Amino acid sequence: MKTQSAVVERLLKYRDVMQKMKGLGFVRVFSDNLADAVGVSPSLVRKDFSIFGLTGNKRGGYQIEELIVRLNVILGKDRKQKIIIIGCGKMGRALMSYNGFPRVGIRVAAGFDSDPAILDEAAPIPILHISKIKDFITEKEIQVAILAVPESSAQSIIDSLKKTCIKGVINFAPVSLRSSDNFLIQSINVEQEIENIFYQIHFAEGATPVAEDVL
Amino acid sequence: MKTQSAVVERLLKYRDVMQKMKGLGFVRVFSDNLADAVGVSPSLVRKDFSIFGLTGNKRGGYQIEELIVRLNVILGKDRKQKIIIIGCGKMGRALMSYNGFPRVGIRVAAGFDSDPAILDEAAPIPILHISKIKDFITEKEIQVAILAVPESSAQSIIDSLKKTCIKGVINFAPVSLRSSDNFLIQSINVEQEIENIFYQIHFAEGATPVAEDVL
DNA sequence: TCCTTTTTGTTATTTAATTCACATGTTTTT
DNA sequence: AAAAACATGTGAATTAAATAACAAAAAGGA
Ligand SMILES: NC(=O)c1ccc[n+]([C@@H]2O[C@H](COP(=O)([O-])OP(=O)(O)OC[C@H]3O[C@@H](n4cnc5c(N)ncnc54)[C@H](O)[C@@H]3O)[C@@H](O)[C@H]2O)c1
Ligand SMILES: NC(=O)c1ccc[n+]([C@@H]2O[C@H](COP(=O)([O-])OP(=O)(O)OC[C@H]3O[C@@H](n4cnc5c(N)ncnc54)[C@H](O)[C@@H]3O)[C@@H](O)[C@H]2O)c1
Repeated sequence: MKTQSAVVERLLKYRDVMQKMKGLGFVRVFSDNLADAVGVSPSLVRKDFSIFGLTGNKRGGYQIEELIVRLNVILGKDRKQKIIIIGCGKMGRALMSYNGFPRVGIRVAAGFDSDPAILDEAAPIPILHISKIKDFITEKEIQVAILAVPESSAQSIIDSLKKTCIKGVINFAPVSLRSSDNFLIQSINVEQEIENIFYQIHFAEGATPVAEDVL
Repeated sequence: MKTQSAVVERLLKYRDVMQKMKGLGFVRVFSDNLADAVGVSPSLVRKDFSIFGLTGNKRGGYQIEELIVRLNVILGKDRKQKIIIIGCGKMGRALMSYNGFPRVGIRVAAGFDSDPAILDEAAPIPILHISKIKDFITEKEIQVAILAVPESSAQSIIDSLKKTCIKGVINFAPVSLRSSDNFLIQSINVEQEIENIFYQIHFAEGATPVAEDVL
């Protein structure tokens, strides 16, 4: 039931690169070019394309224009991608005004918070009270939410979202929330990424992580 | 030269879970418990531990207290983890005041920006002009930075950081920056995560991604 | 026209990651 | 004290992912 995230992430990167190439006036691209730009091997690029039935021309590479269109269909960019943001604190507000979303066709329909002091129903992207979230989701048919509430509220909000038509959540709280077949949760844990980097650095400097290194 | 990120990320999660269990008064934990909490199989937990020489007791499971200590050594949490934040716009400022960092022993030493209007040298976590970054990094021996500048500045800042003692960067700009052996870059691309979720949802709803499905 | 070059698309191979399976040491029960 | 119940630790087996290899198609000369 689960389609490989890794392949899809690469498709998104290929498309991104091609979009930029198109902007520079390029018309065709080779698997080598995409491989270099994205940091993978050319054969992986071709295999990824092959999985999704994306084809090019023997020798002439791939037509950028055409490939972007076909990728967009595969990636669902021909539909409107509406999201809501739950928790409009520092992180939530940064996300609400993030210009990277409209740029790729993602529209923030509203923010939600429990603190009455920060509500703003009249703003272009309104901040509504959390009690209105269920009706809003149903009415606007929202399928994806970003969760930017404190750790302590995260699980209970997830539980209530499961009763709505929300099908996927990006979670910024540093808790591990389990996702299931029909309810996807993708957590972004900044502190964990940093700790990981520190580990890699320390290890690269000569620390011995594994016992068998000694043998 | 590259130690598997995936294993380390799981170690970080195991430690996190154990920290919480410890707070609840637990003394020992079984691979099954950690597996459930983190969402992996029990044998993977044991194998991960085995790789790093972490052992428990044949029946009694693992001593939480002791295992956290040993994990912290492996993960380098016995050293101070100082970082800087480059680009103090909406995202950068959210990160500067993020309480999740001190909670796990990460200290933000300073922020840097090119806009004179937002500098604040006197704050507890100062915001300094970008021109001072090289000296600061050298003097304070900073090894890790978070990059939260616009896409257009990201690559040139990376280039200049490579000439300092910075060894790892978390990048929030939606550009693919290539990391090398002695300079790690971990990109966090929120819009890409969202696009991926939309794809997964759409696919789960019955879209046919692969040509061979028809056969 | 035919030969050479180039680049795809796909099959085979290799490498990596995860799960299985079970012998082994520990505790609990009878 | 023996038997039963349990959970670890690790090699073997499996599954998944990435790379390598190459035949076949297209383009550009000679
Ligand atoms: N600030 C950062 O840079 C940063 C970085 C990474 C992760 N995070 C995570 O993102 C989340 C938010 O962080 P923040 O710094 O914006 O915190 P914040 O305290 O600034 O904002 C949290 C917001 O959530 C609201 N809230 C609390 N309970 C709620 C509920 N039940 N329903 C609706 N809204 C509710 C609060 O009113 C507040 O506005 C936290 O889980 C944090 O760990 C933050
Ligand atoms: N805002 C978000 O929620 C969000 C989410 C995901 C990713 N991002 C990414 O994070 C980055 C920052 O986003 P933002 O919303 O905070 O933008 P912003 O415009 O609010 O902040 C950017 C800051 O970088 C500073 N800056 C520009 N060039 C600089 C340079 N050469 N040296 C030092 N500082 C420089 C600017 O003065 C500004 O303060 C962008 O790449 C954006 O795509 C932002």
